[in-house]
Amino acid sequence: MIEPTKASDPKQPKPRKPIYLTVKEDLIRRVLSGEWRPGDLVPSEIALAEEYSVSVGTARKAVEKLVQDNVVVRQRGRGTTIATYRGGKAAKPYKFLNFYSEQDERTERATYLDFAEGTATEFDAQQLGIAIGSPVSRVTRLRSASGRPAIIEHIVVRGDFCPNAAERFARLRPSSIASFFDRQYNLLIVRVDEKVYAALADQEDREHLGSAEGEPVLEVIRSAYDLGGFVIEYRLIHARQGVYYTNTTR
Amino acid sequence: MIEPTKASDPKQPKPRKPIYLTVKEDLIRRVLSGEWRPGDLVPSEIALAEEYSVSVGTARKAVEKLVQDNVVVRQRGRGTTIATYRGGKAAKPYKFLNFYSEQDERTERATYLDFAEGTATEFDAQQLGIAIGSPVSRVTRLRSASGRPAIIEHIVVRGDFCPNAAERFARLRPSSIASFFDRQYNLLIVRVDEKVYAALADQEDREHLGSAEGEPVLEVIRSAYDLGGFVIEYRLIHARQGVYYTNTTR
DNA sequence: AAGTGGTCTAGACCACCAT
DNA sequence: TGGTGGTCTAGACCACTTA
Repeated sequence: MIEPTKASDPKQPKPRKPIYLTVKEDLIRRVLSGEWRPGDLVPSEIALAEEYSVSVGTARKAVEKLVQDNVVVRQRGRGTTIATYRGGKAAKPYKFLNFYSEQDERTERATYLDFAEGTATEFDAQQLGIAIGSPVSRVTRLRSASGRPAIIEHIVVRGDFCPNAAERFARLRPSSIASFFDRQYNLLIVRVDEKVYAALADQEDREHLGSAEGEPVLEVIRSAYDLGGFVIEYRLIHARQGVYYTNTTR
Repeated sequence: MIEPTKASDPKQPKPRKPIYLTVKEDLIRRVLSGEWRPGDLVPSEIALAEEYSVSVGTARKAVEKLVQDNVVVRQRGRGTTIATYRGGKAAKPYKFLNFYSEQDERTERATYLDFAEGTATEFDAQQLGIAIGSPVSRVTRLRSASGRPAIIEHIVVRGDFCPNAAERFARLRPSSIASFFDRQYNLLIVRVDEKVYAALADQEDREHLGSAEGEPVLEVIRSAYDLGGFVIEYRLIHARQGVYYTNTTR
């Protein structure tokens, strides 16, 4: 049943909240509570309508909003499932990969270079929204395109949400980070922010990307948010000259 | 009335097209035909439902799709209008600006540097999807952020769609390009593709952006599509070091 | 006061998927 | 074959804008 929105609450009249939004928020609450885990089948629209005492159309609209937010995936004939990046036949939401390309080629599987547990620097703390000195895991990896090194990623992961991430990264060497968080920690990445800067190749770029001294590179700071709005990991990425970042705005 | 989808067409059974999509496409056709121009009020949902002999809910869904595509803007109590970038109280769709910033400051009004009519080079032709030698207009402008030059744009416009664009640019010096195409040519920009590369500052960047020799810059190739799917203009943009490109993926 | 979009209801039929 | 989501209908009330 829907919470009656606190009849005692005085600030009600103006921004009357649609029922479908209330239902959507309760469904998110149930995902966050662990009642449903990634890959689980959500009750059908008819079942949800009965459970929340709303019409099917309203339950439907709530589910549509969840789809927009990358929380669930609908499949005709099968049902609605909590989004998951795990393999198998079903239920992958939007992909955040595919961001870098070169000569219109997608980047290939990553090679892992380094793993470390550590504590948050001031910059880490700022990016992750945690305190300086909090535990973090650090991972470095390299991705290629057309058989040539293309981008190098320094990934920093929140230690409180993802204990022993470096060790698990080292053991599993996942090709998809979103999949890794999904399987290992039941965390669902639903949003990614990126900022792209111009920079010059540093020592590491020269070593691993084959950049020359004085050559320009793309520097990307990328933050990944989970369903709860927390930054789970951020990455400092360098892409060698020739590799590009692409985006479409509608 | 809706065209009955060619009853004689044999390829019907599998991909049955939803009615609301057919309605949406016909509404787009009417916009492209000039029946409605940017800023015009579209018939109400009830009127559309009657006109197309569908239920209000179906007409509504068609209009919702048009909103998603940046073609129309809905305002409760007022009605639905064709999207427009013209000033006034109403009807602005998504903004494609806001792409560049610095120290979290938006870029300011543009300064125009150069205007020219010309013919398409091979690169122009490729970007605009026209023949080499076709007429194009070229405009160069500079945008600042925090009082300092930040990005320089070379804009190339299709001459067949936008005759005398350089001359009009010179006369009007519009702050918004989308607004310019809207007012001058009744063209509605609904989608923008961008590719971001790393490059080194060239002579022009040193002159106008204050870049030093060997300093990195962002190079962006940006194509603007109108409602009909044509590339109306593309830009070659350089942003000096420190200015960044930002994007959120949901 | 009239008309609009925003929300909601309570049904219905269909295409698709798993069993 | 039964259940699912995808589509569609024909109403209804409300909040908001405009005249």
